[in-house]
Parts: sequence; C-alpha cells; structure tokens
Amino acid sequence: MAATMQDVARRAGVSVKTVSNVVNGYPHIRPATRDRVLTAIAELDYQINLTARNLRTGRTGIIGLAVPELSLPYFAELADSVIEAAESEGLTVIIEQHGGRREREVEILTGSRRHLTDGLIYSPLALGPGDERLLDVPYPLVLLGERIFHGPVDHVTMRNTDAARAATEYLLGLGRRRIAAVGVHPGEEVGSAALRLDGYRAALDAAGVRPDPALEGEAGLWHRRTGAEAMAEVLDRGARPDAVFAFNDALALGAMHELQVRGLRVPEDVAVVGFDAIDEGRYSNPTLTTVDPGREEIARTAVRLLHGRTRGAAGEPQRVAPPFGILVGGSTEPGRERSASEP
Amino acid sequence: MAATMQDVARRAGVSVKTVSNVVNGYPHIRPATRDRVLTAIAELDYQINLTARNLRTGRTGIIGLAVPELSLPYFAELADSVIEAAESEGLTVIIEQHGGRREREVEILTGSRRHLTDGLIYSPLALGPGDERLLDVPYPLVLLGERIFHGPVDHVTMRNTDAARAATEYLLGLGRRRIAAVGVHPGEEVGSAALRLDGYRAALDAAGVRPDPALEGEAGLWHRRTGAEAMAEVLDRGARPDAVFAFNDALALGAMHELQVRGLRVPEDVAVVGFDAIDEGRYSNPTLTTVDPGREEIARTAVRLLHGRTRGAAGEPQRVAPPFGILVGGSTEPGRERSASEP
DNA sequence: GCCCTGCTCTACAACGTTGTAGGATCGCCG
DNA sequence: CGGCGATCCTACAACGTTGTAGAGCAGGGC
Repeated sequence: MAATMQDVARRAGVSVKTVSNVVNGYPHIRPATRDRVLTAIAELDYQINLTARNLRTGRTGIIGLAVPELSLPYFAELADSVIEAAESEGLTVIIEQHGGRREREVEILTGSRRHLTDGLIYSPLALGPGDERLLDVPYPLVLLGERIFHGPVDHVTMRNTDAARAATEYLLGLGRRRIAAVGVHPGEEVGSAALRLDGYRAALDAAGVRPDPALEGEAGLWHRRTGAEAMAEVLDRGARPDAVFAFNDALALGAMHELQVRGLRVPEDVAVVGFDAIDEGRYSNPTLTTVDPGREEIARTAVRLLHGRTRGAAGEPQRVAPPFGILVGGSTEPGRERSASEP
Repeated sequence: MAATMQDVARRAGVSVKTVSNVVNGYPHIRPATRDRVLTAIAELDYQINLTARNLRTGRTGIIGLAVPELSLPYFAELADSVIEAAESEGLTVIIEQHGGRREREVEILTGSRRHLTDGLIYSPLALGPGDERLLDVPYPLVLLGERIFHGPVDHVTMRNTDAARAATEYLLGLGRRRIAAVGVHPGEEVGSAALRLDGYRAALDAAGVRPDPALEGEAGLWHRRTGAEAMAEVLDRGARPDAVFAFNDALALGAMHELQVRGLRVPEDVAVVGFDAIDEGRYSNPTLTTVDPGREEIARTAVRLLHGRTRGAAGEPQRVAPPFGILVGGSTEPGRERSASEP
C-alpha cells in the first residue's frame, strides 16, 4: 500500500495540511518542520496521489491531443513536439486518434474522457464549415488545421497560401513552367488542399503562366500511395510536367517514386517540392525540397495557448500562424542534398 | 458548472447511490426508476466525473506507454496499435518519450505520473542487464524489447533470432552468399542487435558460408542516416556484398539509398532485407522486403497482459513472442512489388 | 504594557464518486 | 398468516488531497 499524507504527517508529527504545504512549496514553514516532513517523505517513499489532488483542485494537469493517426509521419512528429512542449510546462498528454472519421471526431469533443483533461488540442479532418458550434465546448480548446476558420476558439494554423505560393515561385525561379499540383481536392473550399491550391495558382498567375487543369492531380487522403497514384494520373493523361508541387511530403515521396519508376529523373526532368518537412524527406533519394511549416512552433504555441486558458486566461480567440521556410534538397537542385543536421 | 450525481439524483427524486447504480449497470433497479434517472441524466447532460471515480476505486483506466520517441516510425506505429488496443478494452493511453536517455527511463519508472496510471508498457533502450531490480515496481509493468530478459515482469518480445535467421536464409535461398549485416552493435550481448546478429550468423553457419567481418556494418542508433553510413563504411572498406540484411527498416532504407547513390542496382546487384514492416517500406523504391515481427499482436498482447494484471491476475511473469513473417518486396525480387493492401 | 501584524501550524469540510450495511416492500412457502 | 428470501432503494463513510478559517505565539511600535 502506498503511503499517504496521513502516514507522512504521523511520522513527522505534524498535521496533514502541513505536509500538503511542504509538498506544494508554501513559504511559511519553519526549516526544522520542513526537514522533518521531507525526511518522513523520503523514509516512506511518499508520492503524492495525483488523482486526489485533481479531484480537489478540479484540474488534472492532463491535456488531450486529437489527431487522425500516429501512423502518418507528420502527426507522429507533431505528437512528439506536443508531448515535449507539454512536458516542459508540467503537463501530461493523452493522445486520441480519430482516423478522419467524423463520428469519432465528434465523440472526442463530447466524450467523458474530457473530464480527465484540462483542455484539448484538436486537429480534425472531417469537420468543416457549419460545424463551428460543435467547437463551443465547456473547456479550453485549441484548434489546429484548416478545416474551420471561424470557430469560437484559439487557432494555430500554417501559412498555407503564402507558403504554397512561395514554393511555387521557387520552382518558377528555377525556370520550371509546367508545374503539376498533387493533392488537389476538387470542389473543396476549405482545408489545406484548397488553400495550397490557391497559393499555387496565385504564383502561376503572378508569373503570367496559365494554369493547366491537366497538371492538377487529385488525392483525397495524403499518403505516399495516393501521391503515386495522382502522379500516375497526371502522366497518363499525357501532361508533361517539369516540376511537381505536392501538398505534403508523403504525396511528394509517392509522386517522386512514380516518376522514377517511369524513368524520369528527379530533379533533372522533373523537380519535386513537398510540404511539412518530415524527417523522412531528409533521407529519400534524392532528398526532398519541402516547406517547413514550423511544426515545433505550432506545437509549442498550441500548448502555451491551451495552458494559458486552463489557468483562466480570458480574451478574444487568438489566431496564430508561425512563419514558414523552404528547405532545399536534391529533389529540385542537383547535388543540393540536405544533411540531417540542417534545421 | 457540470452536473454531478447530486443534481441528477435530486431531479430524478432518488438517492445519489441509485444514480451511481444506474450508471454502472447494477441489475436490481425498477425500470421506472431507471428511466427517471436516465431522463434526468439526459436533461442535465450529465457525465460522470472520472477523477472522482478513480479516486474512489483506486483505478484510473489509464495506462502509460514509454517509448524512445514517436518520430521513429516503428514506435509511432506501435503507439497507434497500442492506443487502438487499449481503446477496445476501455483504456486510455498516456505516452512518455525517453529518447533512449537512461535518466529519463529511470524517472519514468518511479515518477509521480505513475499514480495517474494503472500500469505501464515499457520499452527501454538504455537499460540493460543489471537493471532487473529497477523493474521491480509496485504496479503492473509489461516489458517490451530485448534489453532485459530476466526481470520479474511480463515480457512481450519479438522472435529476433529466428526471424533474423529466416531473413538471412531467405537471402541465401536466392543464391546470395556475400550478405552484409547492417546495424551491428559490437561487444553488446543483449538487445535486438546482438540477437539479430546471432540469427544472421547461425543461418550463414548452417549454409556453410563463412562469416566475413568486413561485411558487418556498425550502427548505434537505428535511423535511416546511420543505415546509409554503415553501408558506406562496408563498401568503402572494399567489401562487395550481393545482399544486405539490415536490422531494421530505417537502416535498410538508408542502406538502399547509399547503394543506389553509388550506382548499385537493388535488387539485381544487391538485395536488401529490413526488419519491422513499417509502412514506409511499402512505398520506397523499390519496395522493401522485410520481417514482419507482429507489431499489432505485440501491442494487443501487451495491453491484454497489462489489463489482466491491473485487474489482479496473479501468477508467474509471462513471456510472449508472436510469430513473425517475411514480406517480400522489390528489394529482393525484381518486379515483386508489395501492394499497400497486402498484410 | 498592550495591541497589532505576521508567521507557523492545525482542524474541518469539501471535491464526486462507490462500497457497505441495512431498511422497506413484495411474493411465496409452509 | 407468520416467516423468509429476493428485490429495490437509501444513508453514511470513505478514497487522499487542498481551501478556509482560525488558534497560538513572537516581535515591533506606541
């Protein structure tokens, strides 16, 4: 049986509350008393019961993180960063996977597990415009992603359009003119796909290049496989791109694979740019040029905002979008292999 | 303010305990009473406070999962499977990352966060022989991995030696004779590296092939980069392998990259086999032949064992090692590309 | 010399739930 | 028709912690 404050108090000859005060760093305690308590704690191997504290204080020190699935590299790395950031603020993380299934996404918002957590970092895929009211929950919520933009909550997002435009402009700057877009969601007006397509088209437009629908490759879910399939579709339709802007790195790696299988050289024949800066792209062949959306800062910001709200921070919902960067690799510039130690 | 059982009881005109009984499915309740309670619950949007229940029952329904980091694909996929398995048993998962740092690995075993969880699934990297006593903890622990073998706890592991032997025999069966091993930890006698090296050597031995130290590539951490470096080292030393058995998929992908950069064809010049069956290997170019160690079953078994222990299951520590399989891809047999839907 | 302030500590209640013990009612058996 | 077990429900205490209120005491200012 684990020791309780009772046991420590008895052994140290003080009241339970004094033990509590010592444990919580209350200042007005005589050094002699504190020492007796600390000694008793050490002798009994006492550790505080967090459940009891949580019940009493109404806060748990746990936050939830809802993502599609950890098997997707971006979300695995995001979870890594969130756990790291939470740790440094003294918080623990519970991860929930929704797999992009709307029903699970809703359940996560309302399930009883929410009583176990002080707040939630929420990255939906299925929810969209019209679901804003679902986000009006009785606990702090920080929204990630690009599915909903006018919810009543703090929102950390990427500079999707700007970054996509910059990536496309970078390709234009290399002299490429027939730039394919991989990962398009036709008909959608929200979400990363729509925003990145906007940026892509804006860059073409500004450069006086007419967008060619034949160069747009559809991909619902952004996996390696769907990237390869979308690339194949574009090529099969007879389009002859000299570059590819894929809406995430998994798509880019799939597309690159397809290009290579068909004997096209990357980057000589076709340059490839991705989005997300996952670690895998540092070691692909060739290494992948990609947009670094500031994943770590997104994670840190989300945790910081959420932590603030759990401690009562009031005020208007915040909207934050960290700066992005472009990491150049061998998939656009021959021999320009990114090393593992580069940022 | 969220509703409590008090509120529900008042509204339904029953005692608090009756509400508790309804919530917990106690059978002896008149249907009329049950209906009144359920109605009140619905009207008040009542949800049980898990913290209070946890305090009262002494169990939390949460289990911990300690892994090196989620950025490593194998552990991200393992976490995915563990969360899935836990969910299906009604458990929640807290993930802790130790990064292979001994100090963190020890802290995870003893930290106060353990009071938040009913038990721990623990996959250390730094701990080793001599640390068995650290595993003698006052809560249920299920050990993963190959660092410690005689701890006083349940242990779910892979059939490392058999699987490594089978992988090597498979390469021998293809007629390959100069098979490099990538990921060796010289001097180590425990851990996946030592066991897989044993299997590799046993297969060579049985086939009458003399092991060549020049074909063994060292790699401390099993990342893509270290795989490429180890491969380079082997080749630079003048060895001319016709196959590579890499001790995990990340190493294999790194090694394959290095081979291709040097103009060697995979699999024609050099066949490559990995270990872990991560999703990434399904889409690499060529797709990767690999050992499927039964990750999902490992996760399910670990959760099941842990859950049993948390509910008081007694008895000797269990040792479980699911069966393995070999997934054949293009990295060993030309044109034999694994599809995404294959097991 | 007395009051006030600040320090140090204690007793008690409360957080929301469930286990235990037992009271009331009913049907059925002898 | 008395007794007994099953059914249905309630009151109370307890899980281990922290907030609140306040007691006791020392030191300083007047």
